[in-house]
This record gives sequence, structure tokens and C-alpha cells, in this order.
Amino acid sequence: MSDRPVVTRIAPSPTGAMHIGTARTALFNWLYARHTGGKFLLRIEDTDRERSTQDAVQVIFKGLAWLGLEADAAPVFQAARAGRHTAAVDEMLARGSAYRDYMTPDELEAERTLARAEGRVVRSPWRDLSPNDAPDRPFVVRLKAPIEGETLIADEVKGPVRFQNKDLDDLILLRTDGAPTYNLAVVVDDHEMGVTHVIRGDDHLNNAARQTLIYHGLGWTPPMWAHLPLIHGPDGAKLSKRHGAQAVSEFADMGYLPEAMRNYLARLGWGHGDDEIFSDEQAVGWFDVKDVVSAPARLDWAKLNHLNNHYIRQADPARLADLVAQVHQSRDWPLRDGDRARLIQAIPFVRDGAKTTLELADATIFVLKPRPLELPAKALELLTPETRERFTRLRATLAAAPAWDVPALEASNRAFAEREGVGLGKIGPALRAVLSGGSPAPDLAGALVALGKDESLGRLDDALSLNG
RNA sequence: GGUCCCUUCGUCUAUCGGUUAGGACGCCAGGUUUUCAACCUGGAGAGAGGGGUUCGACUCCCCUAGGGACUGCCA
Repeated sequence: MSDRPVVTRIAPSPTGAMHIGTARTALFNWLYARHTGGKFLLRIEDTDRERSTQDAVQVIFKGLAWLGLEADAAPVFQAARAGRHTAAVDEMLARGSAYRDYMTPDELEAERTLARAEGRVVRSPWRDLSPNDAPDRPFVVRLKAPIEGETLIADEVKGPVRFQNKDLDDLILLRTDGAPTYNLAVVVDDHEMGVTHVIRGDDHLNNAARQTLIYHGLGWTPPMWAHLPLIHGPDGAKLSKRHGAQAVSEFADMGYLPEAMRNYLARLGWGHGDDEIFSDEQAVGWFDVKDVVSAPARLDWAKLNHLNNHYIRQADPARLADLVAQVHQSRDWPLRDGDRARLIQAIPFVRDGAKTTLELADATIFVLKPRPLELPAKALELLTPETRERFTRLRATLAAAPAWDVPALEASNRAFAEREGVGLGKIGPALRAVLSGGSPAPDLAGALVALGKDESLGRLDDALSLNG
């Protein structure tokens, strides 16, 4: 349509948690802006003064920051622009594309039920009445939309969608108290912010037609539209609380990495051939709203877990250590000096099986346990006199290991078992129990390296000094 | 009720009239193995139903069914 640079936006209302669907809408807007070299803007739709809160505004900022989807300009607060909105309505009144509607609440209600019964849209008599007949009572200002013809939405995702104008009602632009409504504010703000592409949820497809009529009433050109299908829960119903999570913050708390969320969310409703795992750079390079799938998608925890596991395995251990430390802290585990270093050392050996940082926390607890470890009954049972003697010899072998790394210790352990004339299966379970205190731990060599030489030998000594 | 949207393996998707309908997650079996994972190999698994158009439809059109959104002086 136009060769202006692309401007997209995310326009959440600050009325609670940040829905994961909002996150995906933000992601697609961000991807498209990046792909085209345009701008991605943020507008806080706080015109509902009753429900909007400062806390919820912060939730949006934090959510976007966590996802790594920062806007290219300072956020616009819609409520602060009320003056611009009412000015637009004055303009429409002057142009004859809006009118004052003096219907009382009762009259409106009666018209609403009648209209529904007749299978038509609500119409106000004031649309055609002369302003001279205006009574002295409160009024709203409505759009004077055409009744003939049709309105075409050339949607980038859905394709052409046609609405008969007779099916579109005259939207309220200004409330009785003079406050602008959502549909008006959106149009005025998008236009004045220079938004070229409105990429938003499916639930606004109907609004697109009515908003188009506001654009026309103002003599403006509507933006390009792209309506994304909603995200549903695993059961196909709209995603809600009972599906486990719906807020961005909940995914963060459940131990998902933002890059995994980006990858997963991007793949939900959009794809690039057979590519499943891709970087932000690749997504930016490939993304086009035209390729968004038009059917709603269901959230699949198993696949999210798989992707998260992938990114956990790619992540910097120091970064993961900080994340894991937070988890331990939230679980009231007493962190000690040096735990961060212990975590960094252990994480490479346990991350392969971790789907979330919560699981990573479970998997790292064994290195954080202070000596002497409390051994569970099962571990004690394994410490037979025979095993103790063997462990005494094993300790000496380990102490003399040429290097404290996985290949060296694997070789050393294997050789030791051979010398003892038993299989590793005879030694492994007890050794791991002594090293981990019964907590989950990686394979032997991995556990030894994760703990470090001193700690490993120390834990062995502790076990050997136990009264048998 | 009205308007609009949607419908390929269990799930996310590829296919842009001609394919043994491909991939990923999950699942099943086997392998590896000192636990749990991870990992390797193999396998099962789909075009909602009915009409058209066409030499030929998952692909285009229509109908039905099922799902969803909107129908607020909420956004």
C-alpha cells in the first residue's frame, strides 16, 4: 500500500497479568518490524480507569523485557491522549460523520432486544434526527456509519473478509461523560503514531471493519490488518487458568527460558518449512505476517519442554547458575558462599535431562549439600563391610587419578572395577549414594567432576568414618 | 438469534492441482546403561462429512457438522 517504513505496535490494557497470547502478538509485531527494518511500538491502553492499575503497567514492562521484546520508543499511554481523541470527534461531528445520540439507557436496552429479535443491528433514531430537536439530557457521540455497501478488510492473515455495512452498528465514540471509547482511541492513536500494520488477536477482526469506518469518517487511510488466531489450551478451549498457566510471569516462574518461549511462540501459528529450532536472527530473517497460519493453535507443554531443554543445554552455565540459585532461594534452601561456583561447575553434568530451571534446581541440589551428608537408609544398607573395604581402595585410586575429568575418571573407575574383579554395577549405586546423599545425581564420573576432587574425596571419607 | 473466522497424524506444522501426504514434539519397540534423563535406531499415526469443478483434488467452489470470536457508554 505505502512505502513508508513499517510501524507495528503492541497495545495491551493494564488490567492484570500479561497473557501469553499478548506475548505472542508482541513477538509477531516485533518480528515483523525487525524483518522489515521498521519500528515496534508499545501503547498502554489504560482508558478503562476502573480496571487499569500501575502494577499492571509494570507487569507489561517486565513481561516484555523478560521476553526481550523492547519497544523502539517510549510507551504511549492512551489515557493521556484523551484530548486528541475528543478533537477527532469534534472533527467528525463537523464533517457529519458522527452524531449525538440522546437515547436513554432504557431506550437503548429496548432497542437492543428489539434489534436482536429482528436479527439486525442496533440503530439510534438520533442518527437521522435534526440536532435542533436535541433534548436537554446526556448524550453519547456515535459514528455515523454508512448503511449501504460493504466494507472490505484485506487481512494479511485471513485474506479478504467482507462485511455488509448494514450489519455494522454505529459505534459509540464518546461516552456520556465525554470519555473516548476504545474503538475511537485505537484509531486515533494508531493513526497518529504512524502505525502501518495492525497485527493483533483474532478477536478484533470484527472491530477492524467498524474501525475502518471510523478511519473513513475521519478521512484517513486505514492501516494494513493482520489478525492472528488465538492460542487455545490443550483441550481446544480458549487458554485460561485451568490449563496450568496463561500469564507470562507464570512461564518464567515455571523455569522456562525467554529464548525458548520466543522459539516456541513463533512456531505456534507460524513456520518456515521444517525448521523447528531457530535463532532470533533467523526468525527475523524469515518472518512475514502473510505466512501466519489462520487456524488457532493449542498450547503443547511437551513441545515447549523439549525446546526449553534444548535452550538450557545451549545456555551459559553462569547464567543458569544464577537462575537456579533463585529457584533454590525461593524454596528456602540455605545458600552458602561458593554455591554459585558449585552450581556453575555442576550444571554441565546435569543439564541434559532438565526441561526447566526448576528441574535443574532438583538436579543440582546434591552439590549444595554441606558435609557430612546425611545418608538415607538405603545408602547405608549398601555400605557393607565389603563395600567399605573396597571404597578404601577406591579412595586411594581416585586420589591418585591422573586428571579430574570425565574421560580420566571413567577410565580409572573401569580399571578399578576390573582390578576388583566386579562390574561397575557392583560399585556404582553405593558410590553415587555416598556422593549425593540420595539426591538425584549424574553418572559416576560426572558426579565426581561436578563435585570436584576435594569434595568428592571428602564425602567418601565421611562415609568411611561412619560407624558400621 | 445475527455477523465473521477456523477445520492435514494426539499436538505444532509442510504441501501453494499430479508426493509412497514430509518434518518436529509426544507415543510404542529396540539399543546404550551404575539411577533418572539425555542419546541412537526403527515403528504406529492425518486431509471432519457430503456434493461439485477438473484428465486428476488435502489443495478451487458449495452445503452440512463441529470449534471459536464478536454482538458493552470493556479493551
